[in-house]
Amino acid sequence: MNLKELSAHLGLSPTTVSRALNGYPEVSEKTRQRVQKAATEQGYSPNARAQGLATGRARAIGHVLPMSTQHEMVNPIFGDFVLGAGAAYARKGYEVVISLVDDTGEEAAYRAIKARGNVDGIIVHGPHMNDPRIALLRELQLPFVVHGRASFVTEPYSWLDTNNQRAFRRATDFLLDLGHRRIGLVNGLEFMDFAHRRRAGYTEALVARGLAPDPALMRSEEMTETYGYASARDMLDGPAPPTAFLAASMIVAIGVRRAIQDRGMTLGRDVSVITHDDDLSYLRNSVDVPIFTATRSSVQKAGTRAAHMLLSLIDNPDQPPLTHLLEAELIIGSSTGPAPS
Amino acid sequence: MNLKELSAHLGLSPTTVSRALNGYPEVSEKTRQRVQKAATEQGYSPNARAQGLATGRARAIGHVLPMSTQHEMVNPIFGDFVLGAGAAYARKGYEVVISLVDDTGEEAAYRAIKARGNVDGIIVHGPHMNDPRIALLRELQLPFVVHGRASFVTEPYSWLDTNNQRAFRRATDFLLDLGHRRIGLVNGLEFMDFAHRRRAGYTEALVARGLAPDPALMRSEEMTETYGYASARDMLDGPAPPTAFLAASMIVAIGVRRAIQDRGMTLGRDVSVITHDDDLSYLRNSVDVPIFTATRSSVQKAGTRAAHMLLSLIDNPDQPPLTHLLEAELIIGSSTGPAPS
DNA sequence: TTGAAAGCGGTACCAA
DNA sequence: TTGGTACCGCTTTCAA
Repeated sequence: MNLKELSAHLGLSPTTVSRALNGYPEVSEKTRQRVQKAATEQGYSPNARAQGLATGRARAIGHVLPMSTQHEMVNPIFGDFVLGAGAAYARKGYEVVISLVDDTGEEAAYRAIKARGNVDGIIVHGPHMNDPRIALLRELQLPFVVHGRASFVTEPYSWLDTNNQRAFRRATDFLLDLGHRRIGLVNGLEFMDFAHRRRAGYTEALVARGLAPDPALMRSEEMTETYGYASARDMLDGPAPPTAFLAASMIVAIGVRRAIQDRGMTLGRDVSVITHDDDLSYLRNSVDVPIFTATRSSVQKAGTRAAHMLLSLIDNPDQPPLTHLLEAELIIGSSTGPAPS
Repeated sequence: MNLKELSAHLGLSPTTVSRALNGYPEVSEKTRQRVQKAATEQGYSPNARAQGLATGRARAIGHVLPMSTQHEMVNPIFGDFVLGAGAAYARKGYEVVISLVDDTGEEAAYRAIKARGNVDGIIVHGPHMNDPRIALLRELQLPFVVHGRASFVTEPYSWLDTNNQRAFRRATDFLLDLGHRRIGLVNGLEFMDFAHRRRAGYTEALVARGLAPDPALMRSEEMTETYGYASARDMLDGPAPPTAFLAASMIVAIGVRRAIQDRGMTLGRDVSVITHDDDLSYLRNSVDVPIFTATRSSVQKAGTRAAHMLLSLIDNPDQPPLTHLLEAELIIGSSTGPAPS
């Protein structure tokens, strides 16, 4: 059932039916009632493509997820974020379109998204430091919100991010207060902005106490258990082993912990560990998760918030960029104790 | 830059340019070269809506996720599944459209998805027992694959599911072999098909040994830690407490474990626990995760597989329904021991 | 081998 | 208050 058929069925013109359905004031109340009744009876829904073509609005939001050509797995946090956002869009009659874009030829991909015209705005995930996508999107005039931030991008843009720097600053301070002086940082890939900021927080805390960051105690790789294990083992085998570790995620922390246990050392006594995780914080009673920013459901909520920001930007394109910083929550667990003397 | 502009730029008709770009044979090779060169130079991408309107194909796949009006959180497993599927679609030039549909007025929602016409097929998540959506989708003639199955639906349809019944049958058998005779089942909501099948596996194992399932030892609720805790505590306080538990998820198991510990009992000696989890199996060395079906990355892979099934169905609508059953992997951890005598 | 024109299903301007 | 018509950007039939 399309508009033409529905209008024929009613003995009205498509114009009138369209107006009745879309709430235009110049339709008589009686006609509107009749049209609406017939529409529900006949199960009429407008064709979204045709509507989009005619109006220039897609009533859909794109979520662009980076897909590395090197590793198969997409960061699972995006899933929750998108779900949360999707719930918000759904309430406003928008849909979500997910584009997985691999890291080669990104620019073309974004231009294509614009040209394809099936989204009214996008949310950009996984920003790198100094991410060129921001300038590009601005140039393309496509409303966007960044999930995360891009250090060294000076022009203003809309973003929503957790305060990774402050979280790692606080975690480092906590260990320093416990007397630790050699703290290993088992970080994520530092071209990713969040990892860069985490390192900045770590460094900042050290420097504030007059300690020089030791390159031998800093690692940066993709966050896997293997990587956590290997990094911790290497550092513990080194000439001046750390007495504590900061891990980039729970998975990394599990590797770190295994390395510690393999050395016959006791967690929280010989070596302390603090980790961060968005997804798994509800496990903090089972595994050691002393610091975390968010539960999975609060990642969903962050997605919801980002969605509202973007919808607002779309409705009112002239407003200044919106930003939102989420503070991390700090919880200390049993795997963290004073530095051994 | 649209087709008309591009063709004007080239001094050709839109028709010819369209043909050149879409690989029609009747275009001279010279012209095709020229057109393609200009298209990339000018950064031309066809407008997806217009293309869709003209061709009747959307080049997009819908994922329909149930959104309960009661609880905010969308099942996080869907996120991973959709990401995995999205990667597969991306390689074939398809996009993902996510529709979060709440459980009221589902039928209208599905009819609207069809009428809106912006997807060529859908993947249905979270099927209930005897789910009416399957008959509806068949009637709507919209190609679909179910992530999960719907018990008691007799007509054939395409699905991909993990073998929940067999997993719980094996877990129950394992406990029975260890001498346990009173096994508590802390199940998910049993109108959900996967939970229904899990209970069937549990019951099947008991009956095969001539044991009658005891209603006092079976619970069915939404899977939360609180629920796991309360159920286990109640059962342990009952007249004939269980010596082992089967938990529906890691989160539930954590609650169960807490209840056991609160009673001053020792896990794996006084009371055993086996749980199932798709998401968190990599934590099996840290928490007790004796049985699991899949890691998060293998959930993504399941999504990829479902995506291929659906694309195949779309390309070849006359083929019979496709089905795929994933076997669960069974791993036994330290929280599971022989029944106390 | 190329182009003109109709149509996909809507919206919106202009006229009645 | 209603209807005729052009148009959104592309594909496809038919004619040249």
